[in-house]
Amino acid sequence: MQRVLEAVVDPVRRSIVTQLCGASGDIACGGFDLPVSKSTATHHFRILREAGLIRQYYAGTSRMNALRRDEVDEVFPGLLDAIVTAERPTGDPERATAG
Amino acid sequence: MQRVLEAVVDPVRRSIVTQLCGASGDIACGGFDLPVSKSTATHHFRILREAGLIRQYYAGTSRMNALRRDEVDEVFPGLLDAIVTAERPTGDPERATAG
DNA sequence: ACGAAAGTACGATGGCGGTCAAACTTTGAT
DNA sequence: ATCAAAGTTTGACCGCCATCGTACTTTCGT
Repeated sequence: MQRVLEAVVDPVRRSIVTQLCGASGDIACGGFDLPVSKSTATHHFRILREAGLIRQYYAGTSRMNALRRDEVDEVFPGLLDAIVTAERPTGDPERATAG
Repeated sequence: MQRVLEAVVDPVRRSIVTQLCGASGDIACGGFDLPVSKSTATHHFRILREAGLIRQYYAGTSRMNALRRDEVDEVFPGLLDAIVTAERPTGDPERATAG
């Protein structure tokens, strides 16, 4: 729980989660659009993995990242959905309820 | 969004939210069981208030705290519920879905 | 008016986490 | 074998946040 919240509180890591949600499949570490260096990205992937939010596996020289959506939804229903919704670059979250 | 996550990532603040959820009504600042000093508690109440998680109002010399449950649920459905469930001191969160 | 109780404001401090660069490992292609 | 690409590891650094104590304000009771 504490781990999960500490994971998603960082904007870079939330961006990773959001990009995984919006993609059709898994994404390699280098396939993300992140404003940090490679070593910092590695750090973030580690945090996400240890928090149980993503799963990682090798595909040649690339390390693929898969969102563990179903498992997270089971423990924290609504959390991922709320994050992804609020992170949408285009759209007005404040007007979402006002229509 | 960022504010809300930064608010609930702190264990002391999550404890405040949990105690508010478990109580029948509002609670004064001094009515909480917190492992920090009075000034630190004030700091936490401020963070929670600015994040929109609680509402504060005066009652004599006491400042009452009210959880804005409905409003938070509307923007982040499932978030408060997931937090309170996972924070229960007695009980097995992992068995919550299987039990 | 006086004192006590409840919070707040402020300044200082310590530790943790995000960040980077450089060196290293592993895999794949020529 | 050799080189390139993709990540990892390590060490160092810096800023921010939680924390505290003290002083202050406000409200209530006598």
